[in-house]
Amino acid sequence: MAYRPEEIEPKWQNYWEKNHTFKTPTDYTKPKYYILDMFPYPSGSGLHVGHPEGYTATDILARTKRMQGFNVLHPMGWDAFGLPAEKHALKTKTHPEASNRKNIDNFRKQLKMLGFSYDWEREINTTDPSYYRWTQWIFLQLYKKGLAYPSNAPVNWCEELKTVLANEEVQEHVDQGYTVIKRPMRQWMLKITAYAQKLLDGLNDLDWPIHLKEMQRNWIGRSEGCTAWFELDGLAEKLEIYTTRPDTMFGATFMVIAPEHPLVDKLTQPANKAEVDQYRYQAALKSDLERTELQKEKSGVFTGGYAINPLTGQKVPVWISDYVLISYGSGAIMAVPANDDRDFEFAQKFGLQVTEILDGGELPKGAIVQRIGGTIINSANAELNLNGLCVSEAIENTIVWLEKTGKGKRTVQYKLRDWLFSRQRYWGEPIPIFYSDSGEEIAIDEADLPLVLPDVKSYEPSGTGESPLATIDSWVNYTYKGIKGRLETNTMPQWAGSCWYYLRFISPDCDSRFVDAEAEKYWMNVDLYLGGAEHAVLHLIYARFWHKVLYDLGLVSTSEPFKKLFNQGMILGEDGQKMSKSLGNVVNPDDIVARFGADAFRLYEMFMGPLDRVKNWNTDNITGLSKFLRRIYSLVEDDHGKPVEFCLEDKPETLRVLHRTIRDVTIDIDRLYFNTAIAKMMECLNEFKKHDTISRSSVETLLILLSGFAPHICEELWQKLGNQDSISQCTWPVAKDEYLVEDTVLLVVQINGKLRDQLQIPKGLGQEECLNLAKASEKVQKYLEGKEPFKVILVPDKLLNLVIK
RNA sequence: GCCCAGGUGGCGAAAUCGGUAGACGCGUUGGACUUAAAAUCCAAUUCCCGCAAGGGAGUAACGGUUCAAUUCCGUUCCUGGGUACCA
Repeated sequence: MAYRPEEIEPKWQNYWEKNHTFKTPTDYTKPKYYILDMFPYPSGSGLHVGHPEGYTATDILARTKRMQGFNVLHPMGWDAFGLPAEKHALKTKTHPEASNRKNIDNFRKQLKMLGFSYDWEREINTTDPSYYRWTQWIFLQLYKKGLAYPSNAPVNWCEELKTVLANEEVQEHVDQGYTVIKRPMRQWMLKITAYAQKLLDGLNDLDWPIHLKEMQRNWIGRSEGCTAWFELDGLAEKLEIYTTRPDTMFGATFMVIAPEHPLVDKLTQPANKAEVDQYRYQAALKSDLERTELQKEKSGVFTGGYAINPLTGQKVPVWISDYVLISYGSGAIMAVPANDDRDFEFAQKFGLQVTEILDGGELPKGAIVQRIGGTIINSANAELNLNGLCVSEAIENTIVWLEKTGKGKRTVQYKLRDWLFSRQRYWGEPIPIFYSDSGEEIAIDEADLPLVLPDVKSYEPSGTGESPLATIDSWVNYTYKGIKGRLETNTMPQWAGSCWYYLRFISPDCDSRFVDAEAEKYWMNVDLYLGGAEHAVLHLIYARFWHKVLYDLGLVSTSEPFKKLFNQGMILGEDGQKMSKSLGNVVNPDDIVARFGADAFRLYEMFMGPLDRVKNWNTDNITGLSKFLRRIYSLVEDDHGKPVEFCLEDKPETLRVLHRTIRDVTIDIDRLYFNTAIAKMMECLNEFKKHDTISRSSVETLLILLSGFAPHICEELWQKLGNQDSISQCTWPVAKDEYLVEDTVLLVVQINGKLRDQLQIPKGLGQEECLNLAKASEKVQKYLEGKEPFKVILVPDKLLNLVIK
């Protein structure tokens, strides 16, 4: 019988399921290896070929690590709350849970079809009340620690979706064509800013791609500088500003505050009121996008008010402009037009004073908007003289003076903002908060969780900016512990469930705690976390935040959740474009598996190129991997189904190749270089095929190496060879040194760096001997032209370079 | 703009403590098997000159260091990703 993937693949998938082959044993004596895929959102369109790329990589590693004696945790689950299911529910009037179940069944079926060795008994679903009970529980821990709080600050409101969005989500939605505006609403916030420094510091010890750490650092955006308080002409209040460049304060010739700044009304003089109001009104209408990206020209109006520059004593005008953001620092700046590009533009446009304070500094360009280098000029008063100092000295002296005089203090700022944690949606975890009729905010007791999401007739947003839950009187109007009141109608964002799912996998059935403490100590942290780079600043920073809170509460044993992180590169369509329905270039794994089998599909995805690189799909290239598998099959059984005869002993060269393959494949799998691992197994097979017969043990060894990549065919052949147990129970082979050492080596002979001859020579020869052998070569003689080399370079056992004039 | 990653045959790619560039695979060409096709097997396949032996060029471009550069340094160009008034 020829190789028939369509028969053997379902056969072995059933075998693994029936025998619980990949159930994770509860054995805390073995070394552990926790290998995690980013769990998917089960969309209606099912898997595309990008999903299995990462899943295949982790599966190879999981299967290999098991054979190497590790206790492997390799689970899968569903991040199933979220907008698409709700939108679908709106359109079809079906409960999101129903479409969800259907999608999950489809995903699970597809994943099983690909033969992944997940421990399916640990499958979790974030929408399951027994799961989100603990999501709510963790929320309450944050709440009790003061890390979850309601706020009325302006939020990002998406009109089409009728919900608010986190800062981190805005760009993505704007890119998709949604309109996002600022609107004040009562919202739940999580105080991630309290963890800004810890999140920044924690990055140092993580084995993550550098660019990804860099993205998180930029997102957190730490800057060092100082806060200063400017007195206001005729007002008791002071204007607080933040600057990283106090050295330039002598050049602060005007102030700019955000249109939303609380002091605008007090500063505005009657004569300026109309203009200010008009400007503020227009600024409120602008989306964030319009206020930032579309800025070509500065805009602003004068309030009529003045501040006093603490260093010069000068009265400087206070303007409002939307280039100053209310959400960063104190929403107010001192403008130093001589040093700051943005301030300079503003001063030019409105004819404001510019005082030079920096001599010889580099002019601002591009993203660098401020001048650096040079020495300070025109900056002295009776108490402080910065003239002649360099920037860093002047910064230091100014801060010291500000602190001494009580006019300012050293400050660290972060770009990171608190996390907007509520959504006006139905399909999310209810926030477990109750409001009594007397206006008291009461957290639901932990013992009363989960606060279950009710069934609802309509999934339409309420229209009042509240979630559909607000329309269900029987649910909202609630009596809790004898107190009448209302439940919170907002739900959590989709990110909530994925903030801690890696912990739930450790003990998915534990109902006394979110994770079993002993098991957590054993399994954490995640040894390898693999997924797409699109989660660099959202999921990965949220999850780290929750984990650090849990750690500080003594609830988990590690300060970081994911020790090593790896991003697989995207798989593009055959046309080099991102796969999308509209482009018609989507490749469906079901079709590929039907044509070539899951093993060939898995091999192809790994053979395409390095795991982290962006790659183009090319269906034609799969034939090479199909052929490889057929050749592997023919090591055990010929085309007519006749068992192959084995020899007792292999040729020495065959054994050398085999053991080199064992060594290299082991290293490559560990480095996640799956493409070269496959190439080396192909070379090994090519060597086997040179001979009429090969030994059974060599074939078995190659099958074990391959079994992580192409598990079905390897199981089948393993069985055909008469083995009883699953090949996954085997012990990983070890390369024997005796087959790795060579007694002769190929010496490359170069003349003036050009390859002229290659000599097979005994290993370990010195320069003298090599030179004599080289000189004996006709080819070398021809190029030496009788000359004596004036320089000889020998790389032992490798290369000899003769330099002649 | 800025930051990060990358640029190697017709194609996917391999080789980077500097040491034979193109492993492995696809495709193509020729051959074997076959009534024929598929499948399979064998051989060739970076480009240029040459019947061949052989020679020359070649890792985005230019320059530098070195006995030797895909690898190190500098400048430029291109592609992908991130980011964008954060004071």
